[in-house]
Amino acid sequence: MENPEIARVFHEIADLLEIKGGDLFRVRSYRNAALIIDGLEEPLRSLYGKNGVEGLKHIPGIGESTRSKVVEMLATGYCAYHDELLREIPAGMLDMIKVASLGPRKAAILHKVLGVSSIDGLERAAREGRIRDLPGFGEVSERKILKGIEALRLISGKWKISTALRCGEAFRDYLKAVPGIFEIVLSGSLRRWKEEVGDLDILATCKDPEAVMDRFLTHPEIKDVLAKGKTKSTVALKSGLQVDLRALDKKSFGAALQYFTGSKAHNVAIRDRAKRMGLKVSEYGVFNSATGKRVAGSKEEDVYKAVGLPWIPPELREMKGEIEAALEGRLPEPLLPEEIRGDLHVHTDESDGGSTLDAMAEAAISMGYEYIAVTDHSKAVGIAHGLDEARILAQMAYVDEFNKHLKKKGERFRVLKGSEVDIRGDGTLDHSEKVLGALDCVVAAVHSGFGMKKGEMTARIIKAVQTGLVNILAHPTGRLLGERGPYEVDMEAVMDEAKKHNVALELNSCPERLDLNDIHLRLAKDKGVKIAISTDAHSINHLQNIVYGIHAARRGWIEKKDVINTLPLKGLMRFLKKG
DNA sequence: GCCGTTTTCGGCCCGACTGTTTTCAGTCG
Repeated sequence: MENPEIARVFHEIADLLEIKGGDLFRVRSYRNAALIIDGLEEPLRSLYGKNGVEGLKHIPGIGESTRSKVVEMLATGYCAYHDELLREIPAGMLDMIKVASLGPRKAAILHKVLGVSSIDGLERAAREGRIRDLPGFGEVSERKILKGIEALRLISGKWKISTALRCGEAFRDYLKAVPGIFEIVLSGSLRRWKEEVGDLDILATCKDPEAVMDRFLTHPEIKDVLAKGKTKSTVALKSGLQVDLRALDKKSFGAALQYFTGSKAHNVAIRDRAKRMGLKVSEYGVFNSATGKRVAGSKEEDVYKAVGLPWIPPELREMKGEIEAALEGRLPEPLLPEEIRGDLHVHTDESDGGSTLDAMAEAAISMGYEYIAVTDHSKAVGIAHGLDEARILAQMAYVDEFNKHLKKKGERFRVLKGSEVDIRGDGTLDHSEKVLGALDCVVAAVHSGFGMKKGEMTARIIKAVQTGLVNILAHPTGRLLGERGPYEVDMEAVMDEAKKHNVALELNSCPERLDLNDIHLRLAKDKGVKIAISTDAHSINHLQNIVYGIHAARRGWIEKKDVINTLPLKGLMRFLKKG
């Protein structure tokens, strides 16, 4: 078992204990352990492999009991305690508590009194009107359960950040019309630039919060109003996306923004820390616990300052060591858009792009870039009209001409001759050594055989890296969010080899990919492997996707110095030099 | 179950909204 499965088992233990009605602090411990493990950079297996149990001892939130279960799962692939709980509580109840309005207590009552133990059973009971007479339930809760089941079946639960951002911006524009509006901010996981978000959190400050609420609730895309109050409402859109709006007074803006940005685990830690300092943090401000006097609240910076911390960038607020780093003054310097000097992975209409090379270059120039690498597909990717040797040689000649032309115009910008060369099934590259050697920037990537076994895939990629002909390994895990998981590969081994052969790993900025993810980025940084933040643009509009890459990089604690396309052309060319 | 610049025992973030209740428990973020 690996980190995600182990985390899932702890999550389920927490849910099962909660349904069973156990100590809620114990429940929280398991849930916390799951969150921590989910966000761990290094596989538990390798931590355990290197130092045995000792290697697991420094992990915060993992104590004696959970540690022994981790060891058990690594060794045997299962957890006896988890199994034991599943014998007491039907697995279907884990699904039942995912239904909105239904939590562990009510699910337990339904199970105990009606013997319901699955979503289907729950639906039948609700339709037959058997729920309304139960203690704590009524007709309304019965209807809500049916609605909740419907919603659960409808939505996938996760939205790409680009989709959520578009929707959020539309809501922001819509709410701007309210008179006396002060601020409208998209917060929650969107402000943390999480690759996928579960819902949309909007924070508004206004003279008259109720006026904001009124306008919000009449948005034409709303399908259901799930909750509505003076300061807080929740709606479900026709698209299935859920939107929360919180409207508050101006003086609470900073505290509310901090609170509403999350993550939950980060907030709990901040509040816990505040409590120990004799302070109370809520969305209304920071208060002295003894006197009730307000200490901070209008600015987010002041909230952090009040608890003895520097401001922490939203992308880092995932409870992955950011508070310790803040205390020790070693938070990463946030990467800035203007620090990106070029794009090292773009396509043209020679392969499967929609824009010409000239258009791509013009667009890059207008973005203030100093260079782009044109990296069309190689012939193995037939569906993308990949280039054979004759065509890439012709393109290279064209780029030379194009650059000459730019120089004549006094333009400092330069197009680099490149290729997104396919890594074939056997690990060989899809262009000749001669061609690859003559290119400025060789981007290598896997485009087929995603189902390969881990050992085979790792060997395949490492073989390509070892050729000495590759500069950048593109979309290193091959995932497509919501569509295709990452292929099996030993990323640590790939990184070690990349470091040895001066190969950078790509952070693909396409919102469907965002590959590498934050965990791998931190691992790469720790290993000293360089990162190329690229868009894989297939048309001029896609060049703007770099913004997703920049924020994803911040989530991975990546700084300017870790990124090769922050280098000026000269420095970049030195890095790209092969052999 | 975890954890310690009040503590190795006794705490554990904080508040809004809802439905079913006559004062609050459950759910949610």
